[in-house]
Amino acid sequence: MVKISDISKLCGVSPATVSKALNGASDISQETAKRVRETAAKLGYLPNASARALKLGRSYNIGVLFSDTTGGGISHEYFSRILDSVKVEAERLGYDITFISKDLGKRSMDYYQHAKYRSCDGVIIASANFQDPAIIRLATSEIPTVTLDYTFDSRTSILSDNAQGMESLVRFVYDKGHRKIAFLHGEMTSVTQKRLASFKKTCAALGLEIPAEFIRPAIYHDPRTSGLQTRALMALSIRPTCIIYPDDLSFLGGMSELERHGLSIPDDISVVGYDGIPLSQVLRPRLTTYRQAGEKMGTEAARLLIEQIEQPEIWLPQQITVTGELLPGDTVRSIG
Amino acid sequence: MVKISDISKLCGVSPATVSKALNGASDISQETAKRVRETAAKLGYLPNASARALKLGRSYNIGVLFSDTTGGGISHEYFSRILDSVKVEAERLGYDITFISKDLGKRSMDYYQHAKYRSCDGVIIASANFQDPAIIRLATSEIPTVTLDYTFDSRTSILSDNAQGMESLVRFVYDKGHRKIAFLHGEMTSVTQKRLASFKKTCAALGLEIPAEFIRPAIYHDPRTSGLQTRALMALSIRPTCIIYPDDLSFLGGMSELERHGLSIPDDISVVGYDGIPLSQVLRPRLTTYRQAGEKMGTEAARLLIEQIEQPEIWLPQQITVTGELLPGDTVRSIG
DNA sequence: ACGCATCGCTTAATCGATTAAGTAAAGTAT
DNA sequence: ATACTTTACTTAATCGATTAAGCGATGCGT
Repeated sequence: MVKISDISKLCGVSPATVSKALNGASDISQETAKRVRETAAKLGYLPNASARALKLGRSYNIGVLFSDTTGGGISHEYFSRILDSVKVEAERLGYDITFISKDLGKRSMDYYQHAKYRSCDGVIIASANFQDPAIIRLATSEIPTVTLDYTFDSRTSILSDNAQGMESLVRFVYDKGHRKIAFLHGEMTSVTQKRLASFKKTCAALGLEIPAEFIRPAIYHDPRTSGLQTRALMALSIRPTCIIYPDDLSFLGGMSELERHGLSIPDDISVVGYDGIPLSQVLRPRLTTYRQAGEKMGTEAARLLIEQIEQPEIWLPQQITVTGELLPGDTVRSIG
Repeated sequence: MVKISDISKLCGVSPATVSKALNGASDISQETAKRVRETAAKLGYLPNASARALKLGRSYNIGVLFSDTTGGGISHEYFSRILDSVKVEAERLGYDITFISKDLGKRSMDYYQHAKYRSCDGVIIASANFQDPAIIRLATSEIPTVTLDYTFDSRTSILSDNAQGMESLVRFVYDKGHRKIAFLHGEMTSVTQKRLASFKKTCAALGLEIPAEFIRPAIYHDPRTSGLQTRALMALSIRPTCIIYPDDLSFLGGMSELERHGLSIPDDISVVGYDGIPLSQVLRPRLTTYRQAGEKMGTEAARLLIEQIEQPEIWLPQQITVTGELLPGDTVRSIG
């Protein structure tokens, strides 16, 4: 690899001059700077990232954390969209991304240590158990962090607008005439709490009394559980006319269960998903769902993290709420 | 951060001794080594990856390349499964992974330069246009590489067994009595060529004459195009009794088109997918498809790449073919 | 013409870890 | 007792880039 000293020899100046010329320092003459730049380009010079990181204490590398425990958060469409947009935006701003995990080979370390080890300039925490002490340690450390869908004190976070999303779904369904609305919710994370609170609040605002047995726990992205809960709903003496699923994939579990009962969507029962994965719009009937703006969240996360890294003096913690959009689909029937 | 010199002071030895003790050099006494290790553990010492990389010329970091051009290869389930398993295996062996792309911020570079810049010890090329000169440069450079679903001369590659996959699907369909089998194929990559060749060969071996208009081009993961081609198939005077789609998602585009024609699956027409994404097994009827063993491919890719990095002297290029499994599903009807 | 600032460059230290070469002390052989 | 090994360290150079400090040479003001 070409290094600074190669350029310096060819140009007849010291390595220091080359470094300064390439970094646009002020005490280098126009001509020298030009000559150095041209020589560097001719030789195909690229700085050695490790040497820079060592000297500067800055790696131009940001960590991305997808918790191991959720088992491949990456493969969920929502998260892969986030990851992809984080990657694009980070690269646009000159940063690479590296995955942060617990344990690296024989070395056992926590997330904080891993980030330090790789001298990450910052970390985006995308999908994690925010109660995990290792996550808390990282998010309360001196390393700049941005969390997605969760807020730590005095930290920047990007939030999908779960309250608005749920409210718009409930209102959409209500406007179609539905009054008996069931809600299968995911595990009790902060996201779920927001959706559940918004569900209850919106129903109350609309004057709906939702029986307790219409609100049932399921598991995100688990069609089996939502299938079971769908069956439970169908066994009630008073059935809901519309079911809100925790997410689009869970709906699919429910769908097969509904078919088994000989119910067709939306004629016999209306359904609503959450996430707006591409698939949901390819299915017939198109699923009524709320599309979270994953790309925008990823882009914002990367942008704000890098802003914090590069201008710590003007940085202030922010909570950005990103609004998605309701995809009307065809799975909610107009009734009564 | 704790560094070697901190430990050396506490232990009353030189930094060199500490380094050697931690790396298990032979010229360190048992007691000193123990004392050093204990002090290191107590202080929570972690080596500085940049300093190590600079000195050793090894970064314990491998690049993963998902071509930008395909537009978020990451978000396809098959690739995210590969990525996830690469990550897991690489971490198990003590390596981090970083995404490799063209252009980083203002610096414009090709993949090879990017990998050099980050001093990646090796690169896994997962989803890319293998005709791209930048990809070819990387794959023919001195950097160890492993490619997925494509083979470069004298290089290691991991191949999904497309021939076997297609053959098993055709035979499965044939055994159910189908003789008029249509095949929508994806863009003409080497993968597609293998599937197409296998399709033709298997049909020939079974004595089937497939009319040219039964073999039609579509686009991977694009339900719209497969919908159009499905319509074209339905407009033929002699219709196929079974359609093999380029992938599971494309099938969904076909599905809605078939429904529009009032055809139900599998009673009126049989269909087959490819990939075996989880969704395909949640749908009712369950899709008959071929599940590519993405996890195994990713694991093998990481393992072989790291083997090549760590033991270049015993390394020989290999082409590993990973076989998936046919998921019988319920979308192929027994006929005749 | 003398002092002083400015410009443009070089020198040398530094980031943290590794390792070849060197060395002091103890052990072994003759 | 002398010469040679072996053991267990230390010294110092090195990886490549950055940057504070230094230093001649020129320009400027009075």
